[in-house]
Amino acid sequence: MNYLRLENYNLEATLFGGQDFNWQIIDGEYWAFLQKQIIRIKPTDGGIYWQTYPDKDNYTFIRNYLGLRENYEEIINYLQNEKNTAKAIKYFPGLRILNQNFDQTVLNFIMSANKNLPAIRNSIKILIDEFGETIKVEGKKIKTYPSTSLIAKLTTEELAKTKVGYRAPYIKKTAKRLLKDLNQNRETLISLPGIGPKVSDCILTYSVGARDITPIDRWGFRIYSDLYGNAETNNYDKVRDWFTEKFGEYTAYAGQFLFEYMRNIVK
DNA sequence: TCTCAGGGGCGAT
DNA sequence: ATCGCCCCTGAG
Repeated sequence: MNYLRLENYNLEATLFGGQDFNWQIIDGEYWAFLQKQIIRIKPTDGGIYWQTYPDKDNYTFIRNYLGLRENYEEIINYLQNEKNTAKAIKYFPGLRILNQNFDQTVLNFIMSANKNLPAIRNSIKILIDEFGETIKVEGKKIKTYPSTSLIAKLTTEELAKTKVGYRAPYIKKTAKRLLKDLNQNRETLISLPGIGPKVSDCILTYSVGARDITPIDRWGFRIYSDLYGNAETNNYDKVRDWFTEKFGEYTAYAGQFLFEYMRNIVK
């Protein structure tokens, strides 16, 4: 495995916090089951040992995936100037934003709608175990996340095995749409079955690289009203715009820190 | 066993 | 713009 030094990188909060649901802990190592690809990470002092499969040693990929191309120090310096984000940074130092594969992010977040994190992870694990495509890793057979074309061919009954319930037809229909070349913008995303404003913002943030927005989930609404004293509202765009107005090009990171802070500390 | 809510979207109104 | 409902699970 390759060694990569990581400074100020909170691996646990980043990989298991609700950005990417594909990570599993196996014998103390972290494994991500992606489309046509596996990431294997062994955390160690000051960094990680890592490997990618089946195309090995793909440093360009993992560096981009882990979000290491961003100027993290500048982001943190900015967020230290605001009371609540500064507090959140103390609880979750080194929290990052991942850059994930587009198709898989789209499909995962359709599954995530109105489910809690353990339930989402479970559905995705079943999807991989049931329908994943086998590759060889270190002499052993391992399943990857099913390809978009494979998911598009599944029946809704098969998809229902993953406990996605009423989302099954959305997943199938959107997988079919993904087989054509789509614009990766908000309007296009929201036009896809199973994708509304919130899921769209997840995709834009965790896959397309948007940094001037943050997905507003139930915790986001609480941050808006309880943490910042705004009047309660159910208007998604109103809260979304408020975040962007307040944090500008640092909104995605502000939202990520505040989400973890609200969900785990304030509650 | 029961209730409530979950990193929401859809369709009717 | 609002609102009830949707399948299922995890948490209390």
